[in-house]
Amino acid sequence: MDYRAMEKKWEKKWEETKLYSFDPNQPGEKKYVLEMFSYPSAAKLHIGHWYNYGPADSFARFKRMQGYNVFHPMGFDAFGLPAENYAIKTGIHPKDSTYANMEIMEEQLRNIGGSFDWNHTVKTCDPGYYKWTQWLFLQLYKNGLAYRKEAPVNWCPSCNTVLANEQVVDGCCERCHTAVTRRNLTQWFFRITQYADELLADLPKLDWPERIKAMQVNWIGRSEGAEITFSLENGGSFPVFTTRADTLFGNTYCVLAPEHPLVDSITTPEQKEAVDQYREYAAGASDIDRLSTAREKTGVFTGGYAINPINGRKVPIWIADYVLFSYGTGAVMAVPAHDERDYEFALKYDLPIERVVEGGEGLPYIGSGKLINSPGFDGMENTKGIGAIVAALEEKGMGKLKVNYRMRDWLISRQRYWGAPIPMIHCEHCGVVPVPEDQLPVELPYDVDFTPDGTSPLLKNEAFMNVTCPVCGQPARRDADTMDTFVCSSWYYLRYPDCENTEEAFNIDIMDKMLPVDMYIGGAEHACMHLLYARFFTKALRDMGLLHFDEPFLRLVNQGLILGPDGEKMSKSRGNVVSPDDYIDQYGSDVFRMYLMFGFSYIEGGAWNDDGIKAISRFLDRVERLVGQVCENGKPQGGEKVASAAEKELLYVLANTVSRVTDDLERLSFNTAIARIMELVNALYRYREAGANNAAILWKAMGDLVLMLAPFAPHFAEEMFNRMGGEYSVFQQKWPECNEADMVRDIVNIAVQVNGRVRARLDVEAQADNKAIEAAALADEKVQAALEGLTVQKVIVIPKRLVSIVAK
RNA sequence: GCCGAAGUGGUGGAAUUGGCAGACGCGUCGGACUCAAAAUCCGAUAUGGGCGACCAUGUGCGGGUUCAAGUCCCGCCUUCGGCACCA
Repeated sequence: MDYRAMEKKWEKKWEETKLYSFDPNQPGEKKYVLEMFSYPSAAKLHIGHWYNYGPADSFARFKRMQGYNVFHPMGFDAFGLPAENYAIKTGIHPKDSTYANMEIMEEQLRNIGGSFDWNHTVKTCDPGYYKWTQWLFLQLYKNGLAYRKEAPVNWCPSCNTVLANEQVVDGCCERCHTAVTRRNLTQWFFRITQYADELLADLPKLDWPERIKAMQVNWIGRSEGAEITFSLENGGSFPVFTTRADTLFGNTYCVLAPEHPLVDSITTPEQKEAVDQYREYAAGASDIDRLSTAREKTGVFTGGYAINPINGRKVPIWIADYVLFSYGTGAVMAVPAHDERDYEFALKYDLPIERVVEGGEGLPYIGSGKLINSPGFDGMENTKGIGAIVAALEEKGMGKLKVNYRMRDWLISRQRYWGAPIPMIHCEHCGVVPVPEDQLPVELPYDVDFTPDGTSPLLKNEAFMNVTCPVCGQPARRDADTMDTFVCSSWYYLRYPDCENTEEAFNIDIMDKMLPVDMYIGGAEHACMHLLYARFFTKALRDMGLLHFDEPFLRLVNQGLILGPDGEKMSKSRGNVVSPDDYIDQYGSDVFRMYLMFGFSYIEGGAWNDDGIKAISRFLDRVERLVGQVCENGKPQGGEKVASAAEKELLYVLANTVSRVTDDLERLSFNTAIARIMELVNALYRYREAGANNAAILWKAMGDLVLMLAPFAPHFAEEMFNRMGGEYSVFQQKWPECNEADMVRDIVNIAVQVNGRVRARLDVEAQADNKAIEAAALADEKVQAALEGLTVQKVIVIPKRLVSIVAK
């Protein structure tokens, strides 16, 4: 068969008949099956796309055939750096290349055989979409969840933009791997930390991979401790955060982050030069240096002193870059006896070390024990000491229990061109003013010089920048930055069902009907970015009354990664990239998809190897031959009866196959589902080989076979269904049901073990009760031989499987 | 260092709640068809021993629980992924 021609034929027919267009009023429970949308950085789909979208599409088709009203949309995450970098290199405008890529990709996605409804799609770079991204920004702003502040931020000198914390990997830009530096800039942030607790608390509710949940827990980094106020000698005070308030008596010095605003005022004239030098040094260090645990701790004394609130002791204040300004309060109380970092620092700079917890062999000791050298608290278990000491401080207003998070607010400004403009206006008189909603979208101008120079490209477009202030009417300037593309992707799943809406981002009634997403499939690399941001958006929008649910994605599955043949991640530089195209030309897209689903465990992935691809091709050929045979033999006349053992056996295999394939698809175990179908085909061959030819049974089995094949090889199944005289389309057929009665064999083979070792096999009637089975087992010759000289202690019968005899 | 996942034949990978380990493929070997090859069809294939029905050993390593452990418990080893000076 000419697979390519056959596939094209059905793709055309599906298109013409709008087979996949979604109608919310169709019967059947709604099922929102979603794959992470694709980024159109290149026109061609790579194996990773196929591996994500092919199997996910099979799942959607399966659910559709089961009678669900499946909503299965696809779109494009179209803004972003690669298109812009490509433009800088080639001179082709990001808009032109992106739209051209999307067109080709859409065609290729049809080619996969994807059952996507292209009437429900989004392109995040369409003004009709980003108008609402901007609108959502304004809603966050109005609700105090978007704010601007100056802060030291991650700067990628190669991409010429700031990055969110989540986009910095090992101190490098996650995109280009350039070492990230820090800059003090005024930027927009989303207050995701306000939802830290809920983002953490709701995780157990989700049917997500444990791995991803663990990563989010880790990332959110909830830490229970206390905030304790240290006053300064000459007035003023500063809070520190600590998880070890119990060790407060062992505090011998304090450390501020070099960026801490208090540093200037507490530094004495004698120390000023050293402090200034150190701050310069700290600012110059890249994150890579600064974050390294192996790095030796450094710092300088400021000359200032703080008062320990529990005992009034005067302790020196140092600055050191092992204290991070962005975590906690940017200041710590150092207890060198009970903290490794403080200990190392104290040794180096010869600061006093005082033990206040008993236990351990040497110092530092971080374990638990009784408090000592802590007047008023001595002898108390240190775990209780935390509460007691904080309570004592609380009376004086010098301390309280506090929860801190590792997660920071989400920095969303980007000094790049190809993104959604931030809908804000800067007015000399009125300050920062939101663009009125009726003036949205703030359109991204086409004609912009986006050669990177460290400033926002939009800054150079005067026509864009100059506006009148919506409050006072005087000349003002637009915000020149664009939003992180993760903002665009934080809400696209809400837009799909209502993507034509020009009045609102999404209609709440439609949301009530269609959301949340029932099944979300995509790569694990988004664990702490997209998946966290989308959850934050959902919760924030819910609190604004725009949604009625708490979580966007009820079930999440991460497909594995297909590696190069060498077992390494595919990359151009390694030269181990495998392109799907040649395989598809040779075998067709069904075979390719099905091989991906058969040759790997979906969750695991693995190194590419095409040994098995011929097997799938051969398998479909076998099915085609069978279809030819049964068609030739003619349809059943009626009146055929199940008589022979071969017929019963075939029905048994069929019933089991239906049952297993259904279960396997439910849990996305595609490889075993396909193996099951292969077994059915083997059974059909055996049946034919034996000369049997009961048309009723053959047509029943073949009919179910084609239906079960439909999710995996949609074009092929449509063709076979058609050849067998089925009325278009196979996807409007009902998923086969398992005939329970056929699943029982008349005779069951049971293993008999004596003391854990199989000694005999027994053919037993399926209906036989335990006692009969037990008696038969004990009467067996081989069992009796094995029991010679032993006394039977216990007999355990597991019906239809095993008899276990214990004897001494 | 902390958190998470995994380790099964020559090979990709199977094994619902502990219940006949290695399904289904690939590869290899043998057979049928053929003048021959390809394609197709049938059969064998964990390891060691035996002509054989069979026996013994086997799921990273060492212990344990159980009639029964790839699966559960304790202690390790290795690989991969994530976090990492977070006070």
